[in-house]
Amino acid sequence: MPVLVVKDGPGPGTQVPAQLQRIPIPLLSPTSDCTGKTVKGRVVHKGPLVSMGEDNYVLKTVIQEEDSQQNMSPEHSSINIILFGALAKDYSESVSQGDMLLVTGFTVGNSPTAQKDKLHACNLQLAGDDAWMYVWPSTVSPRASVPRKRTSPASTEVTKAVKVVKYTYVPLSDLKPGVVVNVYAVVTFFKQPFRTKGTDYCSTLKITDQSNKKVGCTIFCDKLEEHPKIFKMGDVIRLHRVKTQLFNGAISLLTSHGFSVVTFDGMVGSPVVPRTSSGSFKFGEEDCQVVEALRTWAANQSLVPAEPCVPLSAVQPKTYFDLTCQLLATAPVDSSCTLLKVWDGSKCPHPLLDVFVEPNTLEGSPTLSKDMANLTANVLVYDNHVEVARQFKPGSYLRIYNLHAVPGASRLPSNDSGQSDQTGHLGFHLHGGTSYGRGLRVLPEDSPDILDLKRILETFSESDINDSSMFEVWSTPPESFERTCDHTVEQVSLAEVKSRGPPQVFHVQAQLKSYQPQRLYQSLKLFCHKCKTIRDVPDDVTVGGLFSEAQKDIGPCNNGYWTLVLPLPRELPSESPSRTLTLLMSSQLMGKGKAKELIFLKGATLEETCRIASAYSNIVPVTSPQGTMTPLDLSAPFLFRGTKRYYGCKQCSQLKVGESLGEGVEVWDEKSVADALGVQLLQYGLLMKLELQDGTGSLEALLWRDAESFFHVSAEDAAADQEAQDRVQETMDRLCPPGSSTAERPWMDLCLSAYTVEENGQRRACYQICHTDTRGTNPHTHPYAAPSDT
DNA sequence: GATTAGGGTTAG
Repeated sequence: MPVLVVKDGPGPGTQVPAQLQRIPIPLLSPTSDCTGKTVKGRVVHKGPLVSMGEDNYVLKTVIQEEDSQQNMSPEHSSINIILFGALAKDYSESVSQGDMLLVTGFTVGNSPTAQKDKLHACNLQLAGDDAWMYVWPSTVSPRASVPRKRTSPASTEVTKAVKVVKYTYVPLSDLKPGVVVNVYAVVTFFKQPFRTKGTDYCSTLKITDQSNKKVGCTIFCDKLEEHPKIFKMGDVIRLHRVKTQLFNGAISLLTSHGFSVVTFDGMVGSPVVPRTSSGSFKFGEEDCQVVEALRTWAANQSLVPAEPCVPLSAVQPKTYFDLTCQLLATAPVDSSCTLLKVWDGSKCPHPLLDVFVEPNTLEGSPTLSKDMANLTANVLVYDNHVEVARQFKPGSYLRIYNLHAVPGASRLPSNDSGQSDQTGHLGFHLHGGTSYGRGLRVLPEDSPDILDLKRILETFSESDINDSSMFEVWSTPPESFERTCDHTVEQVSLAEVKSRGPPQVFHVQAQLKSYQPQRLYQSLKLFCHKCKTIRDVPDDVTVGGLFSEAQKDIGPCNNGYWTLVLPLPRELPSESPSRTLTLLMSSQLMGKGKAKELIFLKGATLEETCRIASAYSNIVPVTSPQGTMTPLDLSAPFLFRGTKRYYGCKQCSQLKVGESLGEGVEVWDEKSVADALGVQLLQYGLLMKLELQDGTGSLEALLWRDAESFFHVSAEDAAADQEAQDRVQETMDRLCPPGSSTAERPWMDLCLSAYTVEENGQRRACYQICHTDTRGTNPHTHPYAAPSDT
């Protein structure tokens, strides 16, 4: 008998073993050693006895320490106690609110309700033969205890008016065929609702409970919102009015008349929030206890197989996994396929397949920037899942179940001509069917997993630097910058650099403390040598829009060029009827047999332009607003060469496309094409701000003019090629490993050019890293001692 | 008012 009622005596002493040592409640923590310890307090709340099957009970109670010496607020001296098994039943029968209680043989856990009830962050759990409790009955009529539900109206009315429907829940092991029951269980397998051949949607589940019996469950319901909202294995489910049935020799559960369902997150400690669409379901304190008991039980059962949820950064090719992500954009592909562009804020180590779609068929805005950072996953959703996926709105949060990571599948069904080579790039397929729970659903924004995801995604907008202001502040350094340092200059500390001031070139040894932008694709810039302005590389949506705009010009083009007009077959019924694609070639080049070296293209989409550019050396997209051929708005690339795109300066270009083209040009490359068209070519560059440190201080330095040699990457390659971008990332990861401490970062030999910038009449010193090669970063100990980590 | 499905990879 684990509950000992101490009939007389004012406090513990005679019957409580003397060797037991009491712990004040405020001092309890999950790491407390509870062996031989006791906790004492007055019962301020006693919950109902909840039956979980034969001899299986749970009861929650709260005790408050009255003589707490810790002088703490009352919430820290009140603690939840969860009683299990026979102890719960004994307690229910022999203890009342107001009694004094002393417990021993407990374990301390985190209280899942601490947020809600504002009580102690821990709870005490009592179960099994080791748990004992001593009770001193209250002298002030404890049996006429305070009504449990404080919000109840006058008690006489309650007993008359309210028919309390008491639900009893049957353990799964006790199910008999042919009856209607209520059950509480943990979900071990589930399929999102799918259309049946009949009139309903069907959810297929497998559930289990403390009886360890696994039971299949089939839910038919014509309304999707009335299906169980199950997000992951381990979720807790409450089913009311389900029918038992014998199928293949085993009991299974089936919806019956008046069926209802509520689900809960299965994680121990997460808030017990019922997920339901029903406005009138019953849910009380007892349900909380049952949910918490199931969670605690399931946590020790390894019911859920290896974590199926995998971030993009951990995806292995050829595997199936569940993805939790945000939807960026959708695009219908054909009647049995829809494209979802998604991200989860993590970078996939494998190059991701880029699926090109017409910007005008795309809903939402995937930026090329994100694609460039290898953050955007393209998910092709097939067959039965299309109906669900087409209702998703960009911005919503999704979980995609049993997604297939497929390397090298680089073509859309309708897209059979040569795209840029993406062999080995990872594409994601949600195949048709529902095997292995294949499917997808929107997750509510307040679910725990989505809150985590949001925190990750938010870091992507927080620290975006304003590039133009950064560059204006730093400006282009004056001639002092041209002085070189071959590391023969005397090495100085950062403090000395600051005190000596510009103009000067310094040789320093330093570590990287931080850098901006964190998203390296944002460091990619376009620079005009003539007007010295710098601009961002536009994303595909912007560029695609300019192409769509130019397509509206369907007028003729009379300029003496050799012209080939190709009518395009209609791929979609909605497409405007007579779209044509016009190839124009210089008659002059024709005469020299070099016509194919420079092709002007009118009426093409961005995607078509890219495809054609992969087959011809120089493609110039054009339009002819007044019948005269001219390049597109210079926000768009004026030239496509293979996978590379070249831009012109809007300010400094003076466009000319005459009949005589490129007199004397031998080789057509971006420079000669720009010259021939009167375009002032923009140069790709990498712009970053590095915060350096040594033992003497820290200093911000710009990396711009010599960024390419710093990274051993051409910015132009980085704009077109994921591998080149990866090399930049690898360098930064080497200099500043994610999560690393100062001591772990290598020392760099750097040259700093110090110069003066005037800003609002104020002169200030600025620094730029020059002539520095990061391949030889120096791991040795530095003469200026280890800098502090602050 | 009965029926649907009854877990166990597409093959794009």
